Amino acid sequence: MVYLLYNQYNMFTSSEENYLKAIYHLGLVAKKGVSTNAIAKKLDTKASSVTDMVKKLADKKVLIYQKYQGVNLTIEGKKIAALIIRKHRLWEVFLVEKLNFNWDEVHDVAEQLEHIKSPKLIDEIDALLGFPTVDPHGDPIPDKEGEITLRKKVKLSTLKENEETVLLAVKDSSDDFLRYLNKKKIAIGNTIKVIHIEPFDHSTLVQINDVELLITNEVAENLLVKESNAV
Amino acid sequence: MVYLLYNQYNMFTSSEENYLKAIYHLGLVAKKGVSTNAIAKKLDTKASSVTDMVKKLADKKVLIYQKYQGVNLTIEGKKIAALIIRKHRLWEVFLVEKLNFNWDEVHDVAEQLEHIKSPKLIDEIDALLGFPTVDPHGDPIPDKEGEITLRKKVKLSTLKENEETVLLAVKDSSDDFLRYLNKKKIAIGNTIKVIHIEPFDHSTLVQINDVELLITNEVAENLLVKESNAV
DNA sequence: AATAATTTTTAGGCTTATCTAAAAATTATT
DNA sequence: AATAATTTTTAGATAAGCCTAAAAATTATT
Repeated sequence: MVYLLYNQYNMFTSSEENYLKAIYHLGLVAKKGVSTNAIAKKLDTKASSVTDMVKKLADKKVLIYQKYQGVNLTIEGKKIAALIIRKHRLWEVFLVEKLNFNWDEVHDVAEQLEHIKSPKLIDEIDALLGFPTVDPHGDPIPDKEGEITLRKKVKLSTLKENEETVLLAVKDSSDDFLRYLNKKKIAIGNTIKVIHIEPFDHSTLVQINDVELLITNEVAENLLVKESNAV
Repeated sequence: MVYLLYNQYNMFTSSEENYLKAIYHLGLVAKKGVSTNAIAKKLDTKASSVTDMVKKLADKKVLIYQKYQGVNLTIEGKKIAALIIRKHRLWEVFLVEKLNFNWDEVHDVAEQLEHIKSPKLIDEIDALLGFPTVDPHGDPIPDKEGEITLRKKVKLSTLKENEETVLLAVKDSSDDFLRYLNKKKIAIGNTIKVIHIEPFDHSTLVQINDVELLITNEVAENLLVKESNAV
């Protein structure tokens, strides 16, 4: 394969890429355009800075911007954002699988690595890892065209007693939560069976990796699992 | 091991790091201070830009600058530069050994990766590679303290007939030369025996990997090998 | 619907890293 | 040693990405 030519997606600065990524994430849950303030909050910057950048990105045809109406990524913009997320998530898998990082340590480094420009590099990392489809948090990895295959996920708290499932992802990715999961040896892909749900506080006794464990409802709310699998 | 604290070496921009690296390389062969023009040429920038940056780096105590007298790195500056070079060379080994890059493809990517800030990342890459001491071009990899162990190297052209040696490094790292070596299947670590030297043009018949090969004197001038090993 | 609160934009500045053009210092040449 | 050539520095500009403060537009509340 030949990688001599830089493609059209290589002409964005790290800052521009961070905006695209933020807008992409916000756009997934927004009903209308993504607001200036929402972007500012996500990127920990000022609304006025966002307005500036958003105008620049509109000039580059990666998003549609109308004063006071928020922004929407174009098809092009969505693809570029998805490919940055692809790189981020592949690097996360690499750090955990090959370099002994814990999944609560990967984010800051992946945040830097995602901006490295080299199609061959990320393709080879992908191959080295065996073409993974989810990152260490269970989030899907977009393919080379930027397409994401979504798996139906439900909160563990929606399951009933005796149902068995597989942990697909976590809702909350805070360091505190990830460290809790580490300590309890809970990882993506683990089989989870609901043994008993306490009606009073909805605390739940589960079996994970053949070990029984009592988790609070708050934890059960943040574990995303494969849709029911009654036994 | 704990990596929570950022150390004193994390406070340089990519641009500053590039200057330090360039000055370090130029300083190895300079008798006096490294000149503004030499730095400008190496970094493909203007002398006036160099003056600006050099003042800033002097303020940060990583080099000594006196108007019109060129610059010299401080102990501190040398260490920082060596650690950037360490990262660059470890990434090069990684790209070649783990990601199927050819040694003429690694430079641009390593140039980006060397600026990633994460002590754990580079330590783990180092371990994954088995703590290599030389990069794919045979250049030594500084240790974690920035110390370089130099091996005595001589040009292949200085050997006499029947002498046997090992290829340690290449003098010229141009794409053309590296591709020539690739094509001829010549790599760092290969055993080389001088079979015959033609007195007229100093072209040399050598045996590399049990294959006889005729190389020009220009090639022999650019292959750096272990000091004589008469047979 | 008018006013208040909030959001967003504009206007003007700042910093980093670059540039050009001109001035100053050093080095080379006659 | 004086002059010419080269190198280096200074002065002033520019672009990217950010900021504050004030103005304008939108949204919420009475």
